[in-house]
Amino acid sequence: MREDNPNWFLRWEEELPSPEELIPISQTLITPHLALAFQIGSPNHHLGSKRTTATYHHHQKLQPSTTPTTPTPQPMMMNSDFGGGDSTDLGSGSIGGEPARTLKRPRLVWTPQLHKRFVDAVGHLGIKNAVPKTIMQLMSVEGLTRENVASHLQKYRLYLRRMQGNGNGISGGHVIVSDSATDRLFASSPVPAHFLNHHEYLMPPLEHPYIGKHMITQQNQVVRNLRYEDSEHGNGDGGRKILKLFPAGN
DNA sequence: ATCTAAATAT
DNA sequence: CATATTTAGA
Repeated sequence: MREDNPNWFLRWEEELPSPEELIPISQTLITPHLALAFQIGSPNHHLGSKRTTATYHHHQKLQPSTTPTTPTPQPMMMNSDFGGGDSTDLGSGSIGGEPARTLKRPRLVWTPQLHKRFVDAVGHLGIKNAVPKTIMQLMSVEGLTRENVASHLQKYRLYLRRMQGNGNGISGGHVIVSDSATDRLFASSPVPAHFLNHHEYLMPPLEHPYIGKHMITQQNQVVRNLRYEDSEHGNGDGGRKILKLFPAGN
């Protein structure tokens, strides 16, 4: 069953914790692999950026409740050996001694579930609150970083712009403009209303909207290799950017 | 500080 | 090549 149920967000409203309650992010019983979760120091602490790809502490506190019915989706990392009951050594980092300070965080995979949570968070925050940090906090997914969310938000906005720019026909029409795996992932969750209502928010204020890697013209022609090209306007502001289109065969 | 867009990396 | 991460500008 899909979540085209008009009440899908009402359910979420009940489940989600009040904003005051979801400040502390941490979780225990996350087993060694999920111990990669770090970077979850107290929000008020202003330490030097521990964002370096090193020094992973395994802070393990327990996040009280906040997951009544919906299990908090664990971020799926690649290259990690889940499922195996064996105590897989975390890479080569011996936990007892010095943390291998050259550990790199595994690549995050945005599963449909994780994306759904992302969209739900965005849906509940206003358009002005839907920023990476806030989204991340609302999602309250262990191990998820602000950078992860920012990156995903970037892609998501591009997706929305693309949809908006082409007046795609999800509603009845058969004007499919894109069919990538990402688009299907994004299409799997309904788009929050604020993004649909505030078209101008998503679009760049000046010049042509950024289309992406390809677009379909009004003549229904596929145009690829879209590029920005600097062009001086002679006077006034020197060097505005305009969008130039290069047809596929060129 | 942190959001966003662009540049790298996987 | 697509997708995620990292860097740079605002």
